[in-house]
Amino acid sequence: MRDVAEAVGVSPMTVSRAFKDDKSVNQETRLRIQSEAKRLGYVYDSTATAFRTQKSGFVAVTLPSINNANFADTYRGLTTKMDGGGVQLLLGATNYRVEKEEELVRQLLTRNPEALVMTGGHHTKATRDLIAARGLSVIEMWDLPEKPLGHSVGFSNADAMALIVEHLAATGRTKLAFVGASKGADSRGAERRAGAVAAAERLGLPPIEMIDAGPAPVSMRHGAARIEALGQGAVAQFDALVCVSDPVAFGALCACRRLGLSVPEDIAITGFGQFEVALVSEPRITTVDVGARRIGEAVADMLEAIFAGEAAPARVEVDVRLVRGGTS
Amino acid sequence: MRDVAEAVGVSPMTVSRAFKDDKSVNQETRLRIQSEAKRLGYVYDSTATAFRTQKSGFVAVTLPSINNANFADTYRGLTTKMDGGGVQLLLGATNYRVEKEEELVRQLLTRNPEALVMTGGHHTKATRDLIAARGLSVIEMWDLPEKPLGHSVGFSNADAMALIVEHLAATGRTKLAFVGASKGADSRGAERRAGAVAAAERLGLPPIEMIDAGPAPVSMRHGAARIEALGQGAVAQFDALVCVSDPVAFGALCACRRLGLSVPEDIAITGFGQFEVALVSEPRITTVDVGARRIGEAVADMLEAIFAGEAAPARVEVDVRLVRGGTS
DNA sequence: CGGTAACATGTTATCCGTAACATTCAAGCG
DNA sequence: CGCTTGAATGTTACGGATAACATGTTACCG
Repeated sequence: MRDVAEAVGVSPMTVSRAFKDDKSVNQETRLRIQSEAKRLGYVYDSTATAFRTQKSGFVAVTLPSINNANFADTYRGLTTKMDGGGVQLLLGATNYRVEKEEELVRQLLTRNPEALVMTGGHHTKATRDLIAARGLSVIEMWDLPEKPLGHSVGFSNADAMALIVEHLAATGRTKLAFVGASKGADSRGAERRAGAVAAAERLGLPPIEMIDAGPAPVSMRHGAARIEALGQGAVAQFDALVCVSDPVAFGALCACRRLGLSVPEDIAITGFGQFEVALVSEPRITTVDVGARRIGEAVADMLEAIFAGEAAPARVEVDVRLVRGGTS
Repeated sequence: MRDVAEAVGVSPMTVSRAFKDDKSVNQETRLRIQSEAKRLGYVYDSTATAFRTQKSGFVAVTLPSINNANFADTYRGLTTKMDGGGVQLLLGATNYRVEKEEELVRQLLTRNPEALVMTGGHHTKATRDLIAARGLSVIEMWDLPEKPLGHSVGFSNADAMALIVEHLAATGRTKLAFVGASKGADSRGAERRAGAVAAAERLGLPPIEMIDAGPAPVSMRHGAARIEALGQGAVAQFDALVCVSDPVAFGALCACRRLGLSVPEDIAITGFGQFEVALVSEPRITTVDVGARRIGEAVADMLEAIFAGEAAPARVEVDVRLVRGGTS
């Protein structure tokens, strides 16, 4: 910047102003500065600005995984809406583990983010302390935690899963099995399971059987492998497989087909999250649309309000709805 | 840091040393500093370090999209291998557009990344100039560009697609159609198309018909919608649908099923990239495994070598192999 | 006991923009 | 003509960590 200033014959301060929307710079001077900067190959240094102004221009985001189309959609909703806002997202994946989340948050905080967006409401105590020690805006998404750290944008995973169980009960299914990850790992998955169990009890259905598809994250192949391994006899005991997500449901659907079971005649299958595969597969998979992308957009709106100093709602509940496919 | 130093009764320099692996700090002093830092809630400021040392600790990465399981796998390979290496990834999505890539690179460069990883070998002139002006390490991946900017890790999309066409020809298919994005948008898709066309010509097959599934990125729903819209009569003219990716192939497979066409009896379908859906669907989809995750890992290895000051290979070609499924 | 190496710690200057305040100059006005 | 006003630009002093160098202290040697 000093070089540019000397080349143009002004002070560095004027160059600095010329690169911002400061109106007090003479139009002609600004143009001269810009052309000279280009000629010299000068690139503005955000690091120095971040340092001097103590504003990093970063928003830190943690996701359980980016290999999950739902979270990827949320991320896309976020980036698309925030594009041009002058902030950059700093992304990290927790691999569904709160300890990894803690490490990640610790690392992200060293970059002085202006806000922190996290997926879910379960964190280690150290994570909570770290965040509380800074007076930093926090948004938790994909869940509506009982004790939110700040703002939250999401829905009740338990209630959303109840929609599925109600639908199955209404269509005459009684012998339900839940296909999901091993206990403990994925908190949203655990809430869905709990929601299914509670709904079954409320509706007077027999207790839901649990089919453990392995540690989180569970995806297509885990669902398929687990169902195929069970075999036709074991699977045919049930008249509905309630899956923790659409990919698992798709795996289960393909496995049932291999086992010679007809869907939905012999057994119903349901998913969760309205992934693309649920919309395209033949038959389409009954699922719950949770608006993954809309969550990201709502978070972006909230961030915008926060940065503008406006009052942002503490809690935004996004709509979820049952989407009936051909598998139930 | 000053506060911590005062609380412990040492100089800031000693505190600084205590947080690094500098061995010259007394063990007891270090422990006192660490406990005091924890008590005061002190968080190390990477921004200041980045500023002072002129090393940001960032590696910038551009991907066409993170809503693509292949690129997400590459990203995961990268993060997993680089975990603990003290560098953070700064991610940006180009939405398959070189202009967006240019804007993104411009933005990323202001953060002073220590290396830049880009997907593909097509860039605007301005992008190339920007990068050349800095003496920054660049890795292009997923392609092996003719004129690489620096290092590259990838494979020939054209040659990989030729494997598919050779396989189809060997199994007696002659009337091929290519299902992919509109011309121009996705350069890797375009190379695959060109590779298919060239292979067909070389093998003496009739020219490949083009089925345009819309602008990039094309995914399951676009493949399905396009094939269904064509109708049974039009699709049945072909005896193989060569799809630009597995998701498109899966969409086409489901559409064919809805149109009453048997796969692979009436028509073969092939994908590209070995996405999870290809491994799980029933039947499994014939595809090419390009080792998306291994690409990420290879890039991570290369970065490690570069940062260690070792000689890194200019070009790494990853193996690709045909994976035959039940759709051909 | 003087000398020196090894260790532990302190001092100083600096990385590059920018907030806050100061200055210059011309125009406009009574 | 003296005064005010506004536009355009300049000056100064940081922000937090650290490289390079300086200093102090202990341990051990012949």
